[in-house]
This record gives sequence, structure tokens and C-alpha cells, in this order.
Amino acid sequence: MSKTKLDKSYNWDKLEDHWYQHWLANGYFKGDSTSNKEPYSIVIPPPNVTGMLTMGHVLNNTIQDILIRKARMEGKNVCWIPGTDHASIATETKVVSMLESEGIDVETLSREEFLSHAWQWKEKYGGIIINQLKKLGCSCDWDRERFTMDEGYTKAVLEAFVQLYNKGLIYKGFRLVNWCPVSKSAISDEEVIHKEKNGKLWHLRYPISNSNDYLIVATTRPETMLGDTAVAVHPEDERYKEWIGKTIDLPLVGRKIPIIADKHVDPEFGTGCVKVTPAHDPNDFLIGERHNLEFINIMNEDASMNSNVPNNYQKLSREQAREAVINDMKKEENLDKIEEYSNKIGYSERGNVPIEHYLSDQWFLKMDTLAKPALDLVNSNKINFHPSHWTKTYNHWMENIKDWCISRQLRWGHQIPVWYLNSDPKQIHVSVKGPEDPENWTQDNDVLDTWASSWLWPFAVHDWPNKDKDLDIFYPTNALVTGPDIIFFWVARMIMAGHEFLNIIPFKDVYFTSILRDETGIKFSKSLGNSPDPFELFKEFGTDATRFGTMLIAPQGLDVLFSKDRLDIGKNFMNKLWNASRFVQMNLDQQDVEIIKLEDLDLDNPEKWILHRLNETALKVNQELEKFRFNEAAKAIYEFTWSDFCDWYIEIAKTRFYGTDKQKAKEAQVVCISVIKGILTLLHPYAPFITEEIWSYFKNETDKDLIVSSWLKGNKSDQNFDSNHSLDLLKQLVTAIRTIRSSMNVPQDKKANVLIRGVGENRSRIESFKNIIIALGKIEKLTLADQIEKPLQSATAVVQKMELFIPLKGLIDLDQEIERLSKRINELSGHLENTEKKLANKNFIDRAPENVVKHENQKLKDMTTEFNLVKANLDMLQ
RNA sequence: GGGCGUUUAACUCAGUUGGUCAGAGUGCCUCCCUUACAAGGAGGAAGUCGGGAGUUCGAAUCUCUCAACGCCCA
Repeated sequence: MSKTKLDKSYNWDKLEDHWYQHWLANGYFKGDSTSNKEPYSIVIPPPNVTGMLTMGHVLNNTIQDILIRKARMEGKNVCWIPGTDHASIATETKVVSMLESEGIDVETLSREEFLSHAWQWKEKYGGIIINQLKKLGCSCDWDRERFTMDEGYTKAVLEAFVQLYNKGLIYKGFRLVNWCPVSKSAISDEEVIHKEKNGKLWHLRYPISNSNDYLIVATTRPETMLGDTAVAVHPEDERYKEWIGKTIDLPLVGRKIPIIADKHVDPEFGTGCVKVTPAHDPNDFLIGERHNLEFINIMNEDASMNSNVPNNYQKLSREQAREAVINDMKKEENLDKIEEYSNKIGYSERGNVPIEHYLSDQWFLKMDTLAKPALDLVNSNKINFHPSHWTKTYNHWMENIKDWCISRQLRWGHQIPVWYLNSDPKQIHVSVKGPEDPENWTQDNDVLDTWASSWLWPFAVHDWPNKDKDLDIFYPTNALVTGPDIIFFWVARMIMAGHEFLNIIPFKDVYFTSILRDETGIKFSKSLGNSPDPFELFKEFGTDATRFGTMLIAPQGLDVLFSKDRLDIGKNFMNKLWNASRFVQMNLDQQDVEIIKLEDLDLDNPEKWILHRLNETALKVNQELEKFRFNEAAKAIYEFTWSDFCDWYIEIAKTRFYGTDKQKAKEAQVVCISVIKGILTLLHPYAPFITEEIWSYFKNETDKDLIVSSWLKGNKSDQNFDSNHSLDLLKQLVTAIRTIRSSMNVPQDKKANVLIRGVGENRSRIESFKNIIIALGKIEKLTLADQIEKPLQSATAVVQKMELFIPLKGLIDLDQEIERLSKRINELSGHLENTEKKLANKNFIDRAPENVVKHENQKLKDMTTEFNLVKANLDMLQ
């Protein structure tokens, strides 16, 4: 034993940093690119470089650390590659507002000046989340930390662009895109969040040229009428047939616009007439193309009205323009009516304002050819999703995939590697290095979508496109752990990238974590401020308790309803483990326990049993972790430690420690040490700090640190069910005695006599643990007999067809006893009735498997015996 | 509108190929500060497994249907 005594309670504050530094100093986290051992690798989902640790990160990264630490203990060549991404829009938004608050006009800055501010920002805030992950205990290989805008990574991103361009998969197009007026950039479909909003449906009168008639169009966006270039009706709509081919005098604008027929118009919606604004609505865009309409862009980049609208609306924001248009239409008596209307509006994920559909020049990536093989990889189980039902969501998206708009009108990011010849901009140059005569070229202003860099993450963290040893050993990775909310953004695209660039899957398993919500089911979010600060939790409960508790309460495939109170279970468990260890350690004979080997001992049933249960627990933990069922594995460790080890075995061990048989005392000590080491081993991936600390008190001189000690696999052929039956009997007897004592209010310090009648073949078994029953049941004298008179005034119970009598002269409460026995009688008769009914059914006898019938027969027999015994005792009372 | 998921004790959840008297933690009730732990120990109460129908000898589990809630996509 390397240290003397455990403190009275576990003080995590002091110990967590100590152990983390110790592990770092010993280089335990490092992957080895020269090793021949089986590799096990994970790439971290890179958090935003300027982000802060949230409970979502805690959940996600604890899971990865569990996988990694287990693999390390299994002796694999482990490498968990950490890093951050540059989060183009989020970071640029923050930098812009920082600069504006300093009074700097961002528009006046050159690209280089702006980027220099951005890098300063990154240097200042970029390390925070990495340090926070270290506090959480993540055993990442920090030497391999990557940032998506590092030089090497940037090369990989540009290389990918060039390869795809050369294959004809990337093209530039003047198209309607999702436009965020806050960041003044295009965004992808996935960055648009649809929200149900209560709005209005305005019915506008559009006068028909040279006539007193008018058509009524219904719209949710009246201000866009300034860009209308047609009115459309369904060709078969009898109400409007006569007007097709005529024109409208567009109010407020004065433009003559045609009335056209298009079968995509829904005659049921509104009035059946729709205004057509091809430059601002995706459906109208298509109508515009089909009918060769004019595309009038009426907005500036910030969604204010531009010079294509009448003077009095120019420069108005879209909200102001709406108000003005409504007022003016009303004045002209062209506002027919207003209806309440609820519809879904697309919001920019980052800007948190409604997006615009905006015509602009953008770069797109063709997706259909990339999607096809990625779809097959998942559906042929080369890549497995856990829980598997996410496959359906994945399939649905992949089967309906649209081209990906990858350009962003931002500066923080990877500038698109395309150059335009100054003298003839139609000539372009596409390469990683750029043209050889850069003075004659101008580079594209846009940067790439951040996801167009992070989709390369599993291999671009290495030296790709160079094929180095790291790539060879640590790619593909073994597992990916991430939230289901980025299944499209990231997971699907990584699969496509892995296949496209390396023709190898990026990972074998994808584990989708729970989404964290508060007690009332509301999703944790920064804007609501309902997410607890992980560091306060670490402080209050300890990091281990936070990790373990979180894993315990997170169900698989469902959201977690998280609350601080639910972490008590983790904290209490750590306390229990600590104290159990402390107790065992207090009772060790320092000198010779270490020398005794478990294998050399001829153990009694309780010792055999606890070792059997440890083995069973190890098997269960392995089996559950294999299936990514982290909560079930945690539960198995919890139950074994608390119920089997602390509640039963340690109590039994006390009879050994304080008994007269020195040999048995030593055996119990050896067994306790062995069990505790087993628990620490299984628990280490969940709770690394406390387990390493306790380990340091119990380890031999030859033992390594726990983090690199051997994992416990469990052994299927090494089970001892006989000891299990034996302990079942022991536990049932003790519990029966305790129940009687409790229901009769027998004081703690009052020892009782117990008689067991009808012991029969159980005699030797009971004899073997008689002293344990006496201790645990607080018994004065235990008598075993086959035939004996029931003592007067005694309480009774039936255990495995034996009758227990506890004489309680003066203490016995007859009503209490009658109630207790009657309750059991009722239970038994209910079950007996069911069983009899089953066995009376000829079909059951004929068709149910033999063992099931046999079991029911046995059940009937046993329950009948118990029923008769309980009944006889009850009858004597009444 | 399409898809996915959930519904088991007061609460949060397990329940694996249909077959033990349906489990755990928290909370609740009773007793106990017993020398590891009151962040603890012992005992107890608490469930027509969302409703209905079907398949089956047998359904919490499989099928259909209805309902409620949540999420994703359009």
C-alpha cells in the first residue's frame, strides 16, 4: 500500500488537477504513430473556437472520454484528436460587434485589417474551451490539437475545393439563395430555422388595365409587391380564365404586369390569384423562369429597399416598407381585407432574423453524386448509427438532397481559391497556390461555409492530402459522438467527404447523444440562459459526480430532463465509494495482505459470491458499452457497488474482520481489495479522478496507474451460480427477520431469538453462514430444526418453504401480524389463481415450451406450500 | 402535409429473441446519529404498463387503430 489513510471525505478540489497533471506529465494521452498495437481513434466534434463549455459539451465529451479511456485500458493505441473550428458567421458577428463597440467602422477596414482583428480575438478567447475540456478530464492527445484555420488544415480545405471543382462538382450560379440580412451573407438551407409565427394575410386589390375590375391577391409579404412582375392564376380556374393574357396596373408602382396561367398555382389558397415576385420568392422564381418574367431585385444587402422601388420607399427597412405599402394601399382603397394567419417563417440561425430569398452570385456544390454512395454506406451497415432510428432521418435528407451553397459573404474563413483575370474576369484560375502572376488576378472575395471545412475533419486533422503514418493508423476513426441536431450539417457530409476524398468511411459507429432540456422540457440554450454552468456543477458536486451522474440520467435515444438535483445521485455515489474504500483500508493488516493471492484461497460462499457478482457486472458493463448504452453500464456499476458490495458483502466482511478466525479475516481483506480494484477499473472511464485517487491507496508496487491498467472484461466461463443461490437464501432469511423486527417495532439493541423449522436440505448451507445471519439479523440465538413446536407469541415468515419463528413475548402486535400475513395470503392467492388457470388450459400444456410448463408447475408447487404454511400460521392467530 | 420518437409508481427512467410474483433511483411513510458513509442504514406503501381492437396457449413487449406530447422535414 503506497499511502497510509484515506481522508474522512473525498476532497475533489485538490485532487482533480493533481491527477490531470500527473497523466499529462506521463504522456498517457498520446497516440503512437509508430505502434503496432490495434489503434482506436476518435476526432472530437470541434467546438467553436471562441465558445464556452456547456452541459451539451459535458455530455458529449464525457461519452468520448469513456470510449477512449476504456480502449486505452484495453491496451489499444489510443488517439483522441481535439480541436476547434473557426465558426465563420458566429465569430465574425462577435468581432464586428466588438469593433463597433470600439467605434471602429468595419466597412472602412480592408480585408487584412479586419482579419488581423479577428485573429487577435481568436488568440484572446480561443483557448478557453480547450482548457475547459481539460477540467472535464478529457484525455485528448493535446499535441495533436487542430484548428480549422491552421495552415495545414487550410491547405486541405482548399485542396478539397480544387479537386471538386476539377471534377465539375462545384459551379458558380446567379440564384435565389437564403440570405441573412444581419451577416449580409448567403446561408445554407440547414442554417435556416423555420418558426411558426402568427402573422397576417393581406388581401390586395390589383386593378386590371383599362377596366374597372380588379383581382385580389393574398400575400403574407405585401412589401414585396414593389417587385411584382406578374399575377398568376391556375389555368383551369373558371373564375379567372377570362383575364389570362390581360395586364394589371401595379398599384403604388405603376408598372404594367401580365396576368399569367401557371398550373402550380393552388386555386384553394387565398383567392386563387397570386402575386409573382420572381426575385424574392423561390416559387415565384420558378414561375418567372417558366414565363420569362422580369426579375426585379428590390432590396439592398441589409434587406432595405433599393433604387428599384419608387422614391418614397427607398432606404426603408422591410418592416417600414411593409407599413408604408399597407398604408398607401389603404389610402388608394386597394386593401381589400386582412386575415389572421399563422405560418412558418424562415429565420437565420445566427442572425436570428427572418431570412430573405435573395438573388446573388454564389458557389454551389453538386450533391447528388456525393450523396449516393454515402447513403449506401449507412444502409449497408458499414457505418452504424446508434440509436439506429436516426438512419431514417438521414435517408430522408440524403434522398431529397439539394445542391449546397458553400460561399459566404464574410471575411473570417477560407477564402475561395478562385482568381479572376483582371483584364478579362470571365477567365478564372482555380488552384490551392494561386496563379503564378498574382498581380494580374483578383481572388474571389467570398469565404467557404464553415461546414465546408469541418466536413473534412476526420482526415484533415492529419496531413491530408499527404498520406502520412498518422492518417494511415488513425483514419478511419472508430466512433463519432455528436448531437442529432447536426446530422445533416456535419455527419452526413463527413461520410460523403470520407468516401469522396479517400474512398474510406470516416468512422464505423456514430453515437447520437441526448438533447439536454431543463426539468420542464425546454431545450437548454444560451439565449434563454436556462443552462447550468458546468463549472459550478464541478465545484458543487465534483467533476466525477457530474460526469457519472449525467451519464446515469441520460437515457438512450431520448432527451435528458436535466436538473442540478438529479446530480445528487452521482455525488452520493462517489461518497459511498470513497467511504467503502476508506473502511476497507482501515481494516487491512498492512503487512501480509498484499502477499496473499486470491487464486490460492479456498473461499467461502459469500466471498465466492461477491467475486461472481463482480465478474457478472464486468460482463454486463462490457456488453452495454459495446452497444453504446452508457446509462445501463453506469447503472450496473452503481448497483453492484452499492447493493451487492456495500449493503451485503461489507456487512458480511465485518463479521470476518471482527471475528476470531484470522484466516477468514485475511481472506475477506483480500477479497475486498480485489472487488474495490474491480469497481475502480470499471468506473474509471466515467469517474477518472476519484478512481485514480483511491487506486493509489490500493495499488501494489507492480501496479501501474489506473488509467493505463488492464480493463476488466469479465469471464463467461468463470461464474459461480451455486454461491449465488446460497447468498439468495442468506439475504432472504436476513430480510425476513428484519421485516418482522421492523413491523413489530423491535428496538435496534434488542436481540431476538430465531427458530427455523423445516430446514431439511438447507441445513448445511445455513450452518455455513449462521454467524452472519446472527450478526445481520441481530439475533441472540438461532435454532435450526426439522420438527419443532411453534413458540408462543411469535411472529412468522416463510422463506423457501421453511418457517421462521421469532418469539416476541410482550412485543408482538397481533393486528400487525394478521395484516402482514393476510397481505401475503392475498398476493399468493392471486398468483396461484393465475397459475392454476394457465395449467388448466390444455392449449398451454400442448403449445408452450416444455421448460415454461415445468416452471409453472414448480411455481404452483412452491406457492402452494408457502400458502399453506402462511395460512396455518394466520389461522392460529385468528 | 410527410417522417421520426415518446406514453410503465407522485417524478425521472429500465424492462434485450413475447414466458420468474413488472424493476431501479428520487420523493413519500415508519424506525435508527449501530465505530466507512445521516451525502447514511433497516423496513414499508405506491403500477387496470396512454385508450381500444387484434395475433397468440401466453402481450408492457408483436400488428392495427385512436389520443396526447415532443422533434425533424416541406
